[in-house]
Amino acid sequence: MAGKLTKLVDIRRKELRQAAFEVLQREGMAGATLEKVATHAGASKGIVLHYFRNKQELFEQAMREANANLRDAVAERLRQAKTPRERLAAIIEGNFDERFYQPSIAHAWLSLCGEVPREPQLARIQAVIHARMHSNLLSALKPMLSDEEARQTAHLISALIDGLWLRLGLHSGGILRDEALALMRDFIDRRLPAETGG
Amino acid sequence: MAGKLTKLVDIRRKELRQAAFEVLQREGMAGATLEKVATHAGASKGIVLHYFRNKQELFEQAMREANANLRDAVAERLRQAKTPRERLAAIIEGNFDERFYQPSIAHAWLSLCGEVPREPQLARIQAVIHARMHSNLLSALKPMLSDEEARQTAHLISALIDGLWLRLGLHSGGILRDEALALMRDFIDRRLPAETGG
DNA sequence: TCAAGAATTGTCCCATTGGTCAATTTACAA
DNA sequence: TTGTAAATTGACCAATGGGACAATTCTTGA
Repeated sequence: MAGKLTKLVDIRRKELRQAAFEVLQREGMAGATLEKVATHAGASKGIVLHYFRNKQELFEQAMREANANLRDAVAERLRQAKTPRERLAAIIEGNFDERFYQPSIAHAWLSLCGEVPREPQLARIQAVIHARMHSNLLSALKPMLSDEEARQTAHLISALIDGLWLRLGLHSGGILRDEALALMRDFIDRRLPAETGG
Repeated sequence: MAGKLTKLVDIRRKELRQAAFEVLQREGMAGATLEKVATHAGASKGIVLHYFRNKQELFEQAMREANANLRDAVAERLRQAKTPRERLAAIIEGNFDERFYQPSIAHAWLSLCGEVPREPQLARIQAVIHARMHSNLLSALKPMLSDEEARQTAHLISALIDGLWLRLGLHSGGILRDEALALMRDFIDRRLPAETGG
């Protein structure tokens, strides 16, 4: 860490975002009251509204943070990837990182998604997430496929990832990480040109 | 129609399920109050609780009905399908039936999904939906692929369908029917053995 | 040591909502 | 026509939750 110590404001905000997201996992958006978030964070309700303008803003930021985790999981792997194929694998494996690809997190994510149509802020975040995913995929696929094929494949992959996350949230005890990854690899292997030995 | 006229109870119940689902499209689960449902159906709140034990039961049945529509859309097409390939097309096209594959319906569906982790009744309905989908897909794929390949392909297809529906709900102005179907066809063509001319 | 600002708490208020119930209206069979 | 059961309404209740705010405690720099 270079420079200043972390300001208390930032600490509290982070704690509360985290608490909000964890309550969301258990209770869903409707059940995630400010009171519960405060209690879960070990504080009083007043504190929550001291650090966040209102409930909306709190959960908006909780969503931002949760997404940032996934984004970093991808970025981390992407940094070590050399070939397009490796970049593709990085994107996919990042999206199924074992730290995050878990039912409870999928529950929270699902609750957030349910609000997207009526909360422009959440919609914007979603749009950013999808745009980044698409752009990442395209940059990995372009060297391997024609433009049109790359575009289609990118759409298929991201829909597939979303679909598998959705099922993780819905069908408790359904498809878990290993099987999801196996499905993704299976899909990709059939879509990419044969690998040239090295 | 053979036999009795439709009982008033059944008419009202249907009207209210329908109204509930339509309010759900606009307002989401939290915003879909009994009052709004009643008003939308042109009745008073009391009526709703006269025909349904409580809010839970109302929306549970609304979900059942909405799903039945999609199920019928598939069944209808399935009835006219002769070959396995046609059966597969029937399943897919049914799931993107233009009457139902629409953003507002996807919104409602998404709201319901957000509640699934905390409402066993909804979870059961989801489980049935998925089971039927999987079974339909398997019966179409088994004649064309090995058991293991059929299983994987079925999982991929259903995840893909879910993912595309999810995006329809989230990303307003995103992938619409035609493109979704094109993606699905593209996916399938690459996975099935070449079609024997006829 | 002390003043000033930040952090934190607990209380209060108002709107909303699911659900109950008695009263009223409507439909229908005898 | 009339009496009974069903349909429908509207008033009411208790609980809840988001948010405002004044009061209190804690930090910190001079």
